Amino acid sequence: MENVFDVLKGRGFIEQATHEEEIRELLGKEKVTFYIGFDPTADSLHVGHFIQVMVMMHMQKAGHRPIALLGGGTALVGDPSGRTDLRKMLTMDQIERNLQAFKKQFSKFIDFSEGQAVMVNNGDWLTKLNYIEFLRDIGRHFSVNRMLSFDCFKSRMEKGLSFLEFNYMIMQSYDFLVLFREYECKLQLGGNDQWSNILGGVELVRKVDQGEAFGLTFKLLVTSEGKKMGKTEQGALWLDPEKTSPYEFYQYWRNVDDADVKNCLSLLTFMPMDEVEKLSSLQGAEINEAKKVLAYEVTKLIHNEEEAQKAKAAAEALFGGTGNLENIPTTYIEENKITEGISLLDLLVSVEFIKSKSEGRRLVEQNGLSVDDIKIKDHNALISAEDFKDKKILVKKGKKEFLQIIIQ
RNA sequence: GGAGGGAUGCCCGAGUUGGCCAAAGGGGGCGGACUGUAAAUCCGUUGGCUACGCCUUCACAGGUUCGAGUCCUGUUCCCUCCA
Repeated sequence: MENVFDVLKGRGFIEQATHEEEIRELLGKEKVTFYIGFDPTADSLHVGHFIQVMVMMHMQKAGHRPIALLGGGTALVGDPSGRTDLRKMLTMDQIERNLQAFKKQFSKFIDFSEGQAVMVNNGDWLTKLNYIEFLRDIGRHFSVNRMLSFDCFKSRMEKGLSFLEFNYMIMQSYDFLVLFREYECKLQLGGNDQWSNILGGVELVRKVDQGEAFGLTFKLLVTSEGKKMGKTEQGALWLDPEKTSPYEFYQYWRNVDDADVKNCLSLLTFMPMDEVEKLSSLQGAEINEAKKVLAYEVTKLIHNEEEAQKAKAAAEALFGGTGNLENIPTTYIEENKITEGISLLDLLVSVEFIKSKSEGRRLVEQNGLSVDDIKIKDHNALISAEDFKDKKILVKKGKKEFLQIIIQ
């Protein structure tokens, strides 16, 4: 069996390692317990987290034991890494709710049955710490001079960094020590923005317990231009279908840059690398085939086969002109709403297809709105029951956004 | 605690002799052209509405004024320096 380290490296996950050779060797010879931390700062995981989940899956497949560490404690403080401003403080309630949502989502991807994987919440130990004791036992191992030299704080030196956030790194480091002691966890993984935090933990375990601890970071999901990937106009690409529908999700990947196809295929699917190579080397319009595969596979992985199938069918119906229109984004309205006839823009605002009528007018002026493939020229256009053939209409905004409205 | 600086539209950032400011410029977003449901490029657009006019916006609350993002008072938050 191939060493997971090589698998991860081959797929382009790995960015930095504390001890590359030792880690590779370790992963090759024994069942290793490792952890990745996730702060519950939102009510769903997003694709950025999913990269880490992919790593956990690869690792678990290879026989290692993942610990999904939920940052119920660290979320109370807020990680300053890679941020230029203070995170807004979350309340205990929010964190608790988010925690539950995370738990549910993890269970879809990781097998948590006995011995296979563990899920813990660092709130369990962090919130019980005694300040003075903690400072004396743990704090003394950290050099402020050294901490200040870390990149993750650099961006904050101008804007200001509160002591609260400054402590984040120490807390995360302490997590590693706790897990090392409790679960013999030897390895911490994370996104590359976690490098300093991970390094802190590795060093702490080594100093305090003379333990063999290692750290490894992964590429963040960015476009070929270095922009953060998985961001839509509405915000992150969520794994929760209520927040990002499978169709939207599918479309996101269907539309990635040519240059990012390979990266996405290797990081977000389990497709064998030779196939990834083959698909992503397609040229010109051909590469659309690769994007279709990408979109389908990722959607299947995160949602399920049925949803992926539906999303694909919807996309084909809307863009290819064939296929059934059953699964495209749809809203239902009550018949009495339109029997009298209603302004089209009012209707679209009410179903939240457009944000305001001003936006609608602009759209009409710029030739960007159509109903059943007929461009709307007049922003005062009325619409009534007769326009709903078969009780439905298909509105299109711009080139890619569709909504089917059906009378109930 | 003392001294000073700041808070502007999604973000960054102009704007302080009060009217010409719904507020320059850039980024981002959106629409269009070109395409391959790509990228790059170009053009347009980017508070709301009962729309050649009206309403709500320049941290918050008051005030001066015919008129305030621009002046005054108080409040909150942030930054810098001193203690």
